Amino acid sequence: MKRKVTLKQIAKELDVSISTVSKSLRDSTEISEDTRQKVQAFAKLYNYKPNLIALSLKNKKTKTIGIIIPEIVHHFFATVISGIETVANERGYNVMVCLSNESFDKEVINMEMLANGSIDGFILSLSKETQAKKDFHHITEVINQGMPVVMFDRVTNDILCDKVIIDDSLAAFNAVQSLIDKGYKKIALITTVDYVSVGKLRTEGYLQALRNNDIEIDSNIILKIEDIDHCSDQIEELITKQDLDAVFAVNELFAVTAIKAAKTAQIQIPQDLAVIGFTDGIISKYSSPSISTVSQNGIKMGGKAATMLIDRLEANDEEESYKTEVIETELVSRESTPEL
Amino acid sequence: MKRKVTLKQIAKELDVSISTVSKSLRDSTEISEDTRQKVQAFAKLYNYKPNLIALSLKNKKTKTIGIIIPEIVHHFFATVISGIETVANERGYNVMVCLSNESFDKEVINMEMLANGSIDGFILSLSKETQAKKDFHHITEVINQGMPVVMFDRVTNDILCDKVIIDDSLAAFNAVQSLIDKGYKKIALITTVDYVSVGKLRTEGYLQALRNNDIEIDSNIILKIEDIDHCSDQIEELITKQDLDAVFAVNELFAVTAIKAAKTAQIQIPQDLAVIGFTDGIISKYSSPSISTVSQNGIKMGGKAATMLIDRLEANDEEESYKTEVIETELVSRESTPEL
DNA sequence: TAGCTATCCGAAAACGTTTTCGTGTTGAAA
DNA sequence: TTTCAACACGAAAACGTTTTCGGATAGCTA
Repeated sequence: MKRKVTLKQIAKELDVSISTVSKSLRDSTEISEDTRQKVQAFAKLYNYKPNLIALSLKNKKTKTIGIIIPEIVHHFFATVISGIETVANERGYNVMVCLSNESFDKEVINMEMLANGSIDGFILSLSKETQAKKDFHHITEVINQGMPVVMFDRVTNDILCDKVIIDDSLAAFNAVQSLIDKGYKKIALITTVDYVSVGKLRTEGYLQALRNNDIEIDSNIILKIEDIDHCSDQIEELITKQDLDAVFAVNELFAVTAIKAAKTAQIQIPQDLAVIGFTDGIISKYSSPSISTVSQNGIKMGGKAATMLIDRLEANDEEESYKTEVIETELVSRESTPEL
Repeated sequence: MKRKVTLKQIAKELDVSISTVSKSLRDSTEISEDTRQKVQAFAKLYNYKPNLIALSLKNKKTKTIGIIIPEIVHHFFATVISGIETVANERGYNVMVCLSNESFDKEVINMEMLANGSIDGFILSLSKETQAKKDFHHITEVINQGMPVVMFDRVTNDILCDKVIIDDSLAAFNAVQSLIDKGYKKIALITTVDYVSVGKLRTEGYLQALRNNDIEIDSNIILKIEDIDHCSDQIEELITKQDLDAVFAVNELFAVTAIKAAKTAQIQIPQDLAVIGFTDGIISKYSSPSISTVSQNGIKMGGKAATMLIDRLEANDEEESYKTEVIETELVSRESTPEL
């Protein structure tokens, strides 16, 4: 078991100073051709690689990005990480991932942990609890310390920083409008409670689409779900008790749950009831029937967030103004929403 | 913008030495009650937190675990990360995640990057390319440097280290046996090419189950798939051209693709054809009909891997022998495999 | 021969910690 | 008054780098 070799050991072995070794390896002209080759050969032989921790301490740069997301067992967030990781790697950065599990406390703890030197900047999406509490002191704190932050998807106006979002409201509007265009009139909404920012925005898009088409808004067919793990009963009640044409669900899970409930209730999808969802994950793609959705490209979002963060980290002029990038969404039409 | 405060700054401000500040904050008895309180109050006021990079350098411990997996947009791997992260956090560790994207080169690069001081140990699952090449020098190298490695799921016998696996062969055997017990006789297999270790093992379990029940092995109904992204045609051909009772698929995607193909070909699931898969992800759960599977608990695997790694990191006696932990699998019976 | 310039290298500081050891002061015991 | 222990604190080393600056030697010119 040979431990990793250091400059000091090489220096001792070759009977030169540490400085000489360091300079030789960095091809400094201060060093004679002779010693340079000798040192480089020795270093190669012993597979010398500089210790990144020591470099981090010296340079005050870790070349590491901290990611904080609500959960990772979630197709969208996984794609975002993938997008971040790809860009980060291209530009020589690593990523540290922390999960808040939708908990405010864990989000705070993780941020404080990473903020103490481990990373150069954050990419994060707010936990539900944080959004409900509207307490963002942990984020403003790291920003005040001069650490760049990029927020994505679940963002807040209360924080000034770079952001990457989709136009949730517009995307929802388009989704509902597409249903209306296809002839659907009685369109239910399955959404989240209002404090989830994206849920609220998508709800607004739904309402706007109805209004624009002079369709009466019926609160009986708007279902706001608190607990995603126990929503099937409520959804089943909605689609059986009410006479519906179509359902717009603000996420994949609500959409597929609606389809399952329909099947149980002998309601045929899409003949009796059309369904359109949000977030183009594997469920929508592989469900039978496959589900039409608003596709939000997580890879692109993550990549954009990473680019923005690294650009800022490597920018020379400190004070560039914050930007909010809007990633294009796309309507993916599948079996669950045929023309009427 | 107030940057993070250091011991040196506190020392200067209070006109004491750095040592005194450090000792005060660590409640050393060497320091008088008086100065201790003064320092602690000041530190609290300025929200002092020790710089983790400096600590890492000093202690030669980063309290960080490196994870290298083939991909993250994959339910099973996401659950494993989740399991690792939970345990790691409980024990005061962070995680760095790198993706090999099934590429040997990226796996090597990532390992070398992390091995240079950034982490204390690895948890990894081999990329397909690495498994095909059977080149594990990058792994033996870090092990030789004294860095603990825990492999999970996609492992190899060529490396001596701690491992966490499921009994793929037995689990597959049980899955096929359950089909046989329910009365199915003509059971097809949809599997991967042999160099993917888990695919091979699951294939063996399938074969063994048939043999144990004196069912003839028919190579015409064994489909080995190379490219998971373009498998639907092959699968469709299998289930239409052959007269089958049931299909055993070695992963979720093959299973659900079979179901889709069946639907296209007007084959009723499960009436005309039963389907059982492997890996209990969201697809199986939310598919219609829902798919019976072998559930491999990723959370548990990840948690176990993290526990093994951290235990080894914190063990005093260097030479404990390597262990291979086998995580229990479970047969989850759903709509796709009724009794005949 | 005196002085100057290249050339080559080493000492030391810096990043932020922790910890060992040494030292000065105080008070009490002899 | 002397001696010694207890107490309170600081200096310095160490972790592994990079970089600035200064110094030594050699060769050359005047």
